[in-house]
Amino acid sequence: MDAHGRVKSHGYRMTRQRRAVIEVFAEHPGRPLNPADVHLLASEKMPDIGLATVYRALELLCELDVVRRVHLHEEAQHYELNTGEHRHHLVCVSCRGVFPYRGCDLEELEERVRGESDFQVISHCLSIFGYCGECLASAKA
Amino acid sequence: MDAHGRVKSHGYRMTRQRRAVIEVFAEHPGRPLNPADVHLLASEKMPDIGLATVYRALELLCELDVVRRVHLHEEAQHYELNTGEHRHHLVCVSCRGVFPYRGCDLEELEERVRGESDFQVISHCLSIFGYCGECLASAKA
DNA sequence: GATAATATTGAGAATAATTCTCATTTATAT
DNA sequence: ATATAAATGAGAATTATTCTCAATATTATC
Repeated sequence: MDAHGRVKSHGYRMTRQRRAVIEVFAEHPGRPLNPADVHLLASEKMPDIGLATVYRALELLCELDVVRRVHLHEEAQHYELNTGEHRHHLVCVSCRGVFPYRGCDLEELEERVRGESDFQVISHCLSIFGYCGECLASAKA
Repeated sequence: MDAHGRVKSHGYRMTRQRRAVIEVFAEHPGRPLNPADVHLLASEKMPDIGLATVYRALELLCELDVVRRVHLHEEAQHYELNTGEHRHHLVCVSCRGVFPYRGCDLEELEERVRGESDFQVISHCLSIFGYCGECLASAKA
């Protein structure tokens, strides 16, 4: 189901503000956005949208799994559209760029956890820090 | 080198406050501590230790790799002694307990990253959320 | 052990992200 | 079109963390 459907089917209203926030994500793939980014971009569509509303929309959209929280270890939280694919992020410590990492095997992780402890996995978070290709290249030059 | 040596060898002073913070970690293995926890526990040894000092000590000890930051996705950061072993954490969403996870193969991760993108890994952070054995057992009962 | 130089500290102010409050507005079922 | 309840905007409140700066304590040197 799409974002609109997910909001409505859970009994929430599809407000102009929520639509604007969803659109902002759709129109800005690439680096995950923080609440201030989303607020700024959404303001172009809805000049009066409040920051608190953006926070509330992000919380709701996370709950509905329309967007996902991304942990970049910066001051603010970041968010990106949930593409459905299982993925994590490569974060360049030089240019702060964020790139997808698809090499995490969920079943393998769950099996390893089971193998060493009595723990039932619900979710996990992996962030990988280092240098991206572009920064590596410019360092060599 | 031990904590004391690492502080001194980098030209920092071994103050009573820093010693107290280090001792607190040594005396409280188990759940990682947040700055407020450390401040409270250190206050038992040094009643006048300030919270800002605890923050500064934690920052320094992280830099020296005496302690490591642990990302539990709670409001505050958490810290634990660096045992030297490569490990991550299993976080119980029910009792908030934190348990070590040693199943992460660093070389394998680096190889997988290299396999799918031009990125040089420096560090990574993995947190696994779910139900611990004790909470699973009490849920069944 | 005393002294001087300077790193460190304590206290509280400052900052910044996030959440809360509440009167007003708006989406939607009817 | 209307009623109802959900959602919003604005700013206050909260909370973790950092900063400032005068006072203090560590340590190298004598």
